[in-house]
Amino acid sequence: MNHQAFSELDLTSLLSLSYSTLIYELHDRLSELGYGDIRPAHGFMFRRIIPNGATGIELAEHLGITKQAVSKMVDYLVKSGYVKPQTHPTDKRGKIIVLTERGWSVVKAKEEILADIQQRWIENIGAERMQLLKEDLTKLVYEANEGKLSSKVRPVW
Amino acid sequence: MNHQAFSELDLTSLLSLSYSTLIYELHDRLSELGYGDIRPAHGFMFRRIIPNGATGIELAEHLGITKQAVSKMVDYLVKSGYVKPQTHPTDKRGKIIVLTERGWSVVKAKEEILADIQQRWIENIGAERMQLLKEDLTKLVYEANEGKLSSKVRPVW
DNA sequence: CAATGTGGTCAATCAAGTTGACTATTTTGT
DNA sequence: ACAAAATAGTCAACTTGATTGACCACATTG
Repeated sequence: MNHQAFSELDLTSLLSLSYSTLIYELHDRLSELGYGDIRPAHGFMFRRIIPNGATGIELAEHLGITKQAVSKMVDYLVKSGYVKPQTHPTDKRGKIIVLTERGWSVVKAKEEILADIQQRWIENIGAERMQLLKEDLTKLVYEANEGKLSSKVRPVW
Repeated sequence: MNHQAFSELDLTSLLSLSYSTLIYELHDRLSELGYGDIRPAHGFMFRRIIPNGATGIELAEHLGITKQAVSKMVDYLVKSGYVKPQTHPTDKRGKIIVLTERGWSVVKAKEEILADIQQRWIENIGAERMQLLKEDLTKLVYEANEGKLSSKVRPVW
């Protein structure tokens, strides 16, 4: 696999590969730190639970998946010790999902690893180009999802 | 969902969202053209089958999945009329997967749609910035996968 | 030409999602 | 005030795209 081979990749492949490359290294390193039971799909759920917890419905909307799917994911994360349910203060039907101490520790580890990878990327392409890259991607995502983000556009770590 | 909300997204989220945004529009439009039975996972398989066909093992290596998974995908694509098996010229065990006419037509449709989306993106951020974006992503993907691309780094359309 | 390797299939399982039916509460309209 | 409708969540069965393990037929190699 040489550099030339990559030059032929179109934008879709580039986005896909850069994303999966990042995710793969992240989860590899999380595994080494003892967080092997966290999978990519769990990441954006954590982002919504921080900082004050969230209900199942809120998580479902945020992730663009059904509440049943959220329910299963939450079950798994409770069993693995990353989150715990709290009784809802005003609604007896509802429950609020919050991070446990282990949950917070994996979020912290994730942030450190991502900062590290991003630093390596900056050393590779330069800080200015990295800034441009982020700006452009932000613009593209924003324009493409004008007023209707969420459903089906399901980000993961 | 306002622009400010996106500004807080980290690189991982940006890559994930720009990718899924692209894929989602692509498959939406393929559906409208009558290719609703093609799913994102099939895309990179087509890229390897073009132009001269490929064996199951070659596809498995290219996609970084097992030969059993390839076998199932091929079954589905044969049933849907996008590819067909040809007998291997020298190895009686093997078979070569090639595109049918319908296979070629969906590949062509895919390319037109992607070109169209990319054109819109260029109008949005400018041709120079698009060039930089591609260069930088190419660089990042290349550096990160130095000599070990493929397994687990599984690109799709 | 026997032993080993390789291309492919079958079957069972898993992960992450879906739809549909249901219960228990809460909110709303008259 | 209270019946009707909406909402939060669960249970169960199914789907898609993957996995592992066992196996068969053919190819390659000492």
